[in-house]
Formats: sequence, C-alpha cells, structure tokens
Amino acid sequence: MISRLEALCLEKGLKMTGQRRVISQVLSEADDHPDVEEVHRRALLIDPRISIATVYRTMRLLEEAQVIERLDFGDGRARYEEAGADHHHHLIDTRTGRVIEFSCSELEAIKERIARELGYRIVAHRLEIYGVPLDEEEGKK
Amino acid sequence: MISRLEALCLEKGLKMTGQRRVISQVLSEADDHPDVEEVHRRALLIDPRISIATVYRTMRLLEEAQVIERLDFGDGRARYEEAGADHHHHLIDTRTGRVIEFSCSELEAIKERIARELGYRIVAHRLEIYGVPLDEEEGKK
DNA sequence: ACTAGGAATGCGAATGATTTTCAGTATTAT
DNA sequence: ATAATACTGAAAATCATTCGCATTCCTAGT
Ligand SMILES: [Mn+2]
Ligand SMILES: [Mn+2]
Ligand SMILES: [Zn+2]
Ligand SMILES: [Zn+2]
Repeated sequence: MISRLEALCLEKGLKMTGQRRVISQVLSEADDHPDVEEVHRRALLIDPRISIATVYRTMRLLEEAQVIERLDFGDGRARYEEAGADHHHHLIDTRTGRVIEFSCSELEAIKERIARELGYRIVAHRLEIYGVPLDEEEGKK
Repeated sequence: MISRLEALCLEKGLKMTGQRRVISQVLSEADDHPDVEEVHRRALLIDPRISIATVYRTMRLLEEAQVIERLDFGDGRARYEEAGADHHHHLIDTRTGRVIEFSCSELEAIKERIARELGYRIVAHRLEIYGVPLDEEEGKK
C-alpha cells in the first residue's frame, strides 16, 4: 500500500526514505490544508522519530517536485495541499478558520484576459476570499 | 504642509508625534509598494533618528486605522500602500519585481456572487497574478 | 547479500521579519 | 507649566523556517 504521493515521488526518482514515505502518506490522506506543524503531528502518529526539520525539508522538496502546493491564508505559516487535483481557490471563514474550496472558470478566463492585455503570461496566481457566514449576520439583527 | 495621511491620523484622533508625521509623509509621497525597511530608509532621509521599531509600530497602527493597506507579494515581507484609493489588485513581474496595478469590476462581481452562493459575506479578499512579459517570450523563440 | 558513496536525518544553532520589554522622552489636556 | 499617559529607541524575545554538521540510511554496483 504505497500512497499516491509516494508513487509520484518514485516516478520523479526521489530517494524514498522512511520519513518521506510517512509524510507522503499523511499528505495523501489529508483532505484539508495542514501546516507543517500539523503534518509533523500526524506523521509522529505513524512514526514517532520524525523530526520537524525533516518535515520542513520534505515539504519543500515535494513543493519543488510539484506534487504538493503551498498556500498562504494570511496567518504566518504555510499551508499545503496535494497538487494535481482540480484547480481551485479558497474562501476562509475568519471566525472559525474553516476553509471552503471553490472554482470558477469565468474568473480564470478574466484573469487570463487581464494578464494578456497587460502583456504578461501568467506563471502563478492566488485568490482568497475571507468572509463571515451570512446567517450569523442575520442573528445579530 | 501636513500630508494626506497626517490629516487622516488627526481625524482619527491619533497622537501626532514627529516620527508619525515623517512616516505619514513618506507614505503619502510613495507611489509604489514599499516594505518596512524601505519606509524606514525614506524616513531616515527626513529625520535620521527614527528607529525601525517605530516604523513597524506605526505601520501597524496605520493599518489598524485603515489608512494604509498591507500587501503580500509572496516574498517574506509585508508591503504597504495608502488605502482609500480605488480598489485594485496587482500583477507582479516575477523577473523584475515590477508591480502593475489593475482593477476589474467583473472580477469583483463574480467574487461577490461566489461568496453569496457559499453563504458568506466578504470581509477581505486578495488576488495577485504573477507573470512574465509576453515579448520576452517571443525573444526566446 | 555486501559495500561504498552520496544523500537524508536529527539536533541545535542561525536567520529574518516582526513584536515586545523597559527605561527614558515627548505629547496633550488641565 | 504639570501631570498623566502614550510613544520611542535599543535590545531582547518570538516565530516560522533554514542551515551546519556529525551520524545514519538508501541504492547502485558487486
Ligand atoms: Mn484546497
Ligand atoms: Mn497597489
Ligand atoms: Zn485560479
Ligand atoms: Zn478586488
């Protein structure tokens, strides 16, 4: 039972160590956007001798290998998610920290058009929406 | 000759010290997106005894008072610009670091619609495009 | 399976941006 | 002018992340 990410690492010819296998598994099983500390915490449950430095190194390696994506939700730390899934963006509930994913082809098209009009080819982009639930608002009135 | 930002600070009832006056002036005169070090550098030209700690404190104060906006272009440090101007986003040239501002009401409308559909009211949002010039690409071919 | 050599790990120290602490100083209302 | 209070500079503290280095682990070649 090798994880999706482990398979990807093998394809890319990365040396597979025990800790990389564990971290790959953690990331393959994650359906959220964990930060490094959280990945480390989950990795320790599988193998209690993985150091945080190795998690940092591995996250960077996987990011450079394009198998995971680094996100930034405005607090100081980097969040990660498996790459390759459908392109999407995030709406962050500022009250609870809950993250909702969304995608919108119109948005992507407009963004492409804007870059083209400005004479640029897009190499990356980021879009995040921070919000509060509408129903909580009603409650206040 | 009090600067725009100084006027805003006075309106908000902030205590006006020499260093705040200087930093307000620097920010009022800026037409780019300086980071804290750069604001400090420019402030020192006006008054050479302003400490970087005070610049950090004042930037935070001004941000909380909503007279400036904090930006994040992906490198580790915060950038700032005067708030209140027309809402816009940024395209960052990854080769040169050049920043191009743009705005697009369609984009804003779609973003509002998405949030509403997800049951949220937007309290903040960010959109940046990172790109490389099209003409440089042609040159390569 | 065995081994050599290069790469990866764990630990702690180093970094870089930002914040905080604290003693001294400036600002504002009286 | 004075007192109360907020602000400042300098250095220490934080926090996330990276690095240095001695040790250990893979993997290709035997
Ligand atoms: Mn996601
Ligand atoms: Mn701008
Ligand atoms: Zn997109
Ligand atoms: Zn916008």
